[in-house]
Amino acid sequence: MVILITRERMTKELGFEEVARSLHSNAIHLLRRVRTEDSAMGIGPAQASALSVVVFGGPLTLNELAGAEQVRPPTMSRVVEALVREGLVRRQINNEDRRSVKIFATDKGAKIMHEGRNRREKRLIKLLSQLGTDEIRCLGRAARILSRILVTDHA
Amino acid sequence: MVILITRERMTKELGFEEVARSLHSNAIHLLRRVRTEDSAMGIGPAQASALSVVVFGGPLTLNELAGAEQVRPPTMSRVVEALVREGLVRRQINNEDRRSVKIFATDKGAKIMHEGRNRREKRLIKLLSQLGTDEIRCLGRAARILSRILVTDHA
DNA sequence: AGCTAATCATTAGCCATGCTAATATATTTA
DNA sequence: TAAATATATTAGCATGGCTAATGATTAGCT
Repeated sequence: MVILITRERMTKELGFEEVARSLHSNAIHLLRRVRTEDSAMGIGPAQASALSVVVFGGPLTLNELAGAEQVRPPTMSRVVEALVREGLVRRQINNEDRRSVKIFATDKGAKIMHEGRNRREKRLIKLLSQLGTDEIRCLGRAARILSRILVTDHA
Repeated sequence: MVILITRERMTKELGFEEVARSLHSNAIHLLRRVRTEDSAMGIGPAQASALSVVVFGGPLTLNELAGAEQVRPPTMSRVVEALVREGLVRRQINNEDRRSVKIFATDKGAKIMHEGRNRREKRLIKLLSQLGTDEIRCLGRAARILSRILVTDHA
């Protein structure tokens, strides 16, 4: 087969395409799996994701939060509005720059996020528990590699 | 630190959590990256994803398509409606069961989907091209492992 | 100092996409 | 044949993306 004959020479070029396609597909399916657990928190996905950043990433301004979630400020403003209404975060004017607001998680917000994260992770952990130590190590390394290039490049 | 002291003994348990968390985060960020290319097709993400299934997965009924995309039939009905309006798919009554409709990709739909997939993959490939052969191999193996455990749809 | 420009957040209003409930039509089953 | 079931659509609601415009504050320039 062509693939076998040329694999060595083309590992880089062809491997990229195949890996890219596969990663994309895997990302879609993985998120579908955990989405169920998000909705069990009683809030939408955008709220869940933003709350996660606030809870685990400390207080930050609206612009920073929008940047972290890769959405525009007006979008995040509305998401935060909903979270405030539900008592999961609170806004506080930033006294170092009174144009901006710092967003803090409330105890309630932190609580449901930790529970949600646990449920989500349990779901994934159950999936991963089919694997051997060696395979887990491989996934762990892959995850670190992905983190590195996904965090850096912001094209 | 506790982690260092117990790492060896707890590789399996702790590794799972860490890997699960990291994979989840990576999946989110990876999809955000490629979403840009979807919108370059001039259609939304749900339309892009549905069109992809129709183009690469042959003609299928609305219910089948909704199932493949994990959304409810009314949601998919509206997505298809939009795709029809834009001339990317066509509906045709299924003569073997006249309650149902088969959805076919048009030439235009197939064309923009192939182009879109190329753009999407180029985006990922560009990201991956920062990596060494060894790292690509690792991601490739990880992708295969994930595919294996994600395909079996045990909700 | 004071005026202008830039920045941060919000509001308003658009569109896409998720859902459930209700409906029309066709098929299956009792 | 009549009733039940299945397929798709329509209607209506909520969430979450965007741009444009506004208000408030800060930074910068002369």
